[in-house]
Amino acid sequence: MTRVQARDTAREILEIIPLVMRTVAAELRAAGEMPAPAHFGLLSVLSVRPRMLSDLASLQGVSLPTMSNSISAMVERGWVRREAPDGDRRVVMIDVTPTGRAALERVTRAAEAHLADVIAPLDLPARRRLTGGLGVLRKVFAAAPASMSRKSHRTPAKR
Amino acid sequence: MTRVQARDTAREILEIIPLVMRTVAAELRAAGEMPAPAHFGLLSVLSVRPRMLSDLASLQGVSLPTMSNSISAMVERGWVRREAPDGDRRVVMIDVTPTGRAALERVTRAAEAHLADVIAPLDLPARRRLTGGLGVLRKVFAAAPASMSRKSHRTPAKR
DNA sequence: GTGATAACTTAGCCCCCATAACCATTAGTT
DNA sequence: AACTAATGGTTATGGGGGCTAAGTTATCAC
Repeated sequence: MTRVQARDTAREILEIIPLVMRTVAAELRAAGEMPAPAHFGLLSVLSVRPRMLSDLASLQGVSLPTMSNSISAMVERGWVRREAPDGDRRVVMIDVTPTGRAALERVTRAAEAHLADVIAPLDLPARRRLTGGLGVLRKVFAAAPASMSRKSHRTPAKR
Repeated sequence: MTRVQARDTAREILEIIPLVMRTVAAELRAAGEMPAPAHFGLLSVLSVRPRMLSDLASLQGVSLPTMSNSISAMVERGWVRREAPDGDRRVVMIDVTPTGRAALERVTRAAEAHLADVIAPLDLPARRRLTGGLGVLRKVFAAAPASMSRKSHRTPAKR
């Protein structure tokens, strides 16, 4: 990949990603009670199974305090619950409440509806390119955080 | 596009885009003095030619107050300048300072370097998918804002 | 018990974004 | 001219997101 290509790709990303973020965030905001994409992602993850706070933080690639605050916000909304597991009393397990599940349902529907509108005009090749590009982004940026700021907070495996 | 596909795409976007945002933001933060992707985009736009504040706001798809504040922040950093044009005395033209250009240079280089690292492992088809997907995102979300939350600010749009 | 570590929380900072309200200037009417 | 929109910006207020640094409590190793 030449310098020029890298530069162009960089500019593309720095231009497009924030735009998408804003658009999606605005949509979620307008479409109901979902304050942020981050919360949506959390609900998605938690709807599969409860997680401890640290795991959530590293899953989302944010710091522990950030996650703690996000969870606090969601607790206040009644979407999740902090629970004390049986074993290690230091950890906090986060679990979705029925209210949270309902919210996730609603927002998923709303996002789906909006994206359907937005994606509808695309022809098949364009959709393929879209999902293909998203896949590449995921692969690339899921691996990236570790190489970034100071020490990697990559999950060092568990016991 | 089936419901299921739309739903999956929605989840993908809501999952990946914020991740990319965080990663890039963290990179910019760590790599120097650039506080935010938003500022980078603004400098890029302004480096082409000066713009009035309203135009910047609609270009970036944010509200006028938001843009006004962003510009204020950048003015304090010495990156841009507010100027009064000759004609209409209501408008404020924003122009890049030499300092701003230098900052843009540096950050572009940093972003380029980082993205090069991140993109390097990709093979050719993957890169093609990436740029292709970005292109689709741009097309889709550049058109979307008008149809969204607020009534279109200045886009004649549709009916 | 003492000390190190791990898992969280709190506090302090900065940034993004939005709406509401306010000011100044210009354009349109009458 | 005089009055009333409408335009372009700024300020105030409020909600989130993110980070580091500095506690707190619980667990583990000696």
